[in-house]
Amino acid sequence: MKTLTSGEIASYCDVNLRTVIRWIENGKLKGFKLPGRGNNRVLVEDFIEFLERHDMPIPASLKGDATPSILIVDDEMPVAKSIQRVARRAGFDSYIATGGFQAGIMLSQYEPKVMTLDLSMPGMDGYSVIDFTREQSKYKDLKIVVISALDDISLERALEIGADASLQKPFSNHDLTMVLEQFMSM
Amino acid sequence: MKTLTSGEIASYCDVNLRTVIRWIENGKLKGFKLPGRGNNRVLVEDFIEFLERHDMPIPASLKGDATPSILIVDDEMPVAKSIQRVARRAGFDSYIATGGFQAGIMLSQYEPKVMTLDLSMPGMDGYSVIDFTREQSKYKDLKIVVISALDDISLERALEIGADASLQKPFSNHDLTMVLEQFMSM
DNA sequence: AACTGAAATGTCACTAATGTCACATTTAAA
DNA sequence: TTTAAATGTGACATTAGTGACATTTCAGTT
Repeated sequence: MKTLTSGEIASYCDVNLRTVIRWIENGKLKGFKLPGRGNNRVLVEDFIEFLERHDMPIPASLKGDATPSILIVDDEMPVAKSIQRVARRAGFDSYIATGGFQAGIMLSQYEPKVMTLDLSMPGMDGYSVIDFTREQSKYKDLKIVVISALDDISLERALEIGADASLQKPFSNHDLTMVLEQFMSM
Repeated sequence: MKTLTSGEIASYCDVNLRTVIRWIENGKLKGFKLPGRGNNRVLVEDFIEFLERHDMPIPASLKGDATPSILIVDDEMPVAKSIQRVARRAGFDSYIATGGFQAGIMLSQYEPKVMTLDLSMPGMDGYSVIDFTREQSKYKDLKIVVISALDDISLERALEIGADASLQKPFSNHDLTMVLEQFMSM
């Protein structure tokens, strides 16, 4: 049950915060108040309904919640396709990136909920990818699933620096499904 | 999702506010109304499209940042810094990416006017980067400057698949300056 | 050149919506 | 816990929308 603050709505609508509060007060926008001093919260669905009712544009980042997506970063196409099949069954829209540059652009463009990452791609340091991603608050909610043929220690290190789950190659579809379904509901 | 008020558009177009409202009413300019009394808002992209459609001049302040930026993709920090110095003197804001993944994210995030690209970065295929970038209409205006120690034939191939300029390592600051100043004014 | 009429644009006054500012207080992050 | 960032509020300043009407623009005609 995702909610928005008055400030977030203000920036979505490119309008002053004061104005948003007035909309809520007038009943034009449905919302509720927190117990504290009455800070406002608006359900995403109410906000979208509000936008539609007034023919206002709906930010892409709000629409995206309908079907969460996953970015599969792997240079071996067969592996990527196999992950894609599992992801699709778990209910994700999926995208495949076979190189670091593509991965970066697609991550930024599609803002997926989950990213699977092959640690041992030629010429790409998976650790620095995790590092760099975790440094950016924009991706704080992104779930990173590390997939690699490397040993346990490497996988553990990945978890330490910010990955959310790890799978050792070859992985079973069942294990991957478990992980994805867990993230799907978060 | 930046928007403009009818008043802002009026002053951009040096036209009366009343006229802007009529444009929106007639459907000549796409816009939407705020819930209050129906104050008009126009998405910047719609406004630009409107200006282009009527061959009207586009204010520089709408085209993005006041100061254009450059993304420097190079794994050798000293080289990157050196490019950065030249770029700064040519009037660019600059960002450095030392890996493909970072480069992708930064390209998408900062939308620079120019990207310099080291063709021979370990484990990153510069050609596929150019290819992938050129496939996306979003980056049709991005200027790609290829920098490499490879031979002429490699540089020519880069130009063929979509790079806008090439420099052979070691390059002179003067040559780089020439290239950047040319792109600065485009 | 001058005339003409229709369409587009500008003007004005008035009202209502929206923005601004300073400050208290809460919320979230470190 | 400490600190920084958001939020709510009231009073007040700006800006936008509207209708009626004046003015300009512009192509076609004399």
